[in-house]
Amino acid sequence: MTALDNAALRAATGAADGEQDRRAEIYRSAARIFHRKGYHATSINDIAAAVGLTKAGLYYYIKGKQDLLFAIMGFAMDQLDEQVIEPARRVEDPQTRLETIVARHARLITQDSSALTILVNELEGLLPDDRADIIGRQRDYVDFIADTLAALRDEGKVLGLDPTVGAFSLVGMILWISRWYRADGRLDGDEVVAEVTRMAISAVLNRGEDSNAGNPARTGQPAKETRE
Amino acid sequence: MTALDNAALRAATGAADGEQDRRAEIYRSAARIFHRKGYHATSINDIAAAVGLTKAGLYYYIKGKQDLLFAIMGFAMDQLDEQVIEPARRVEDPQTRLETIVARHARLITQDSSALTILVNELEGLLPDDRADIIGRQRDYVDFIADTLAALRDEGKVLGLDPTVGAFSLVGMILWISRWYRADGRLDGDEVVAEVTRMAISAVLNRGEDSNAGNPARTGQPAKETRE
DNA sequence: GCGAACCTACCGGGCGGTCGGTAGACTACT
DNA sequence: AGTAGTCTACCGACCGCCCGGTAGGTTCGC
Repeated sequence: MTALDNAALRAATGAADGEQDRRAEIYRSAARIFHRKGYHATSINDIAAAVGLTKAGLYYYIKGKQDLLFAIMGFAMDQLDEQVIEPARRVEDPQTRLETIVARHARLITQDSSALTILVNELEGLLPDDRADIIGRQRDYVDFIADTLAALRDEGKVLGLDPTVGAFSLVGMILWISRWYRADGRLDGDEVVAEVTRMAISAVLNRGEDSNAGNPARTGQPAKETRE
Repeated sequence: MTALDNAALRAATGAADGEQDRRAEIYRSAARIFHRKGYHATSINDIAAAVGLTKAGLYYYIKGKQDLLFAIMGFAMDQLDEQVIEPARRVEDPQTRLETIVARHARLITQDSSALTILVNELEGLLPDDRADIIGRQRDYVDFIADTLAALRDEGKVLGLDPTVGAFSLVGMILWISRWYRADGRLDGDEVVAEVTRMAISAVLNRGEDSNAGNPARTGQPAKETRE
């Protein structure tokens, strides 16, 4: 069901199901092109050519352009659920949970931003029902962050910040990474993730005094200093 | 020259130049529609109908779809220059300057996000030369913020934060406002601007009091300045 | 010989853009 | 005062192109 899966799947299953592979490759290619040019500016022919098919050949695998978009967005939301929300849900301390959310989400984007970015930029390309589905899942995510901020407030670690504004602002900061981060640029992904995470925590916490104001406990991933 | 100007202009000049008015109305309508549906999903007919013209009639005022987009983006950049960058440039204290930038930019977005948002979302719709122009001006803006952060670092008010990452993150936070803020929603614009500004400042400043107070250990991480 | 995996050829339609007008206000000459 | 010319602000009809999508094969491994 979750498309765009790893190509190692074929090796594992002994090429039993090449179709799923091909479909995954198509979704991955489409995600990359949608990301680069935008959904409406991308033609079915562009995608077909990118995977070495004709348009008609491509239609053997997909139902239509909008379904393709929805499939990619669904995959992206699955990714967010599995790699950000679920792991974070298992973290009890709100501050550590927030660090986990930001760091994992940011990392996902530095690793491959295509699907995650399409998820937020191409919503109007969907059919109304599909859009409602995706928007609902996105709202759940923002609520999850807002709830975490509310928990921090109850601990006295954050004062006077509206959890909703806080949640949206953090999300904006994270999503924006895909617009400026380049894997071949000056900063490496782990540094960026670490910096953004620190900024995010610092943005919502009280300044100075309170409980463990010192050194935020670093998130799950060891991150940093993979180079030099 | 700067189109999209106030309609009061006609009253002032005694209807001397109705053409500029009409053109301004067209740009404003187009900006709103591009903002809502996206550039590629908007047809020239959509815009023509919105201003009560036929497509051919509209072409009396515009040179083409791409020129229209470029004009709107140019106007948005002018707005940013005049209402954010110039006022902030006159502020000497870096922290106050940063507050000015964030607050003014955020306010611009809560007041009317159309043009400003198109500015960042529809860049690939432009001709290469026009795109280079706009991207250059955007880069100048980010550099301006980054320089302000660097000045704060020199004052010891911010430690170990890469100015570029900091600048981009703040910009992301601000721009994202247009995606979730609704003028008729629970929060009013001024509250949102104030909250976001506080978050932004808190995100980049040291926790605790001054220069070396915080935790030099982990926050240090001078991130291997490959430039400079 | 049969189905999976692809192709060529085509369709209706909407797109950005253009062309040849023309109603009407305003000017110019007689 | 009449009328011919001119210019602004538009419109209906049209153009060529490319889009998403489809019908009806053909190839090829089993």
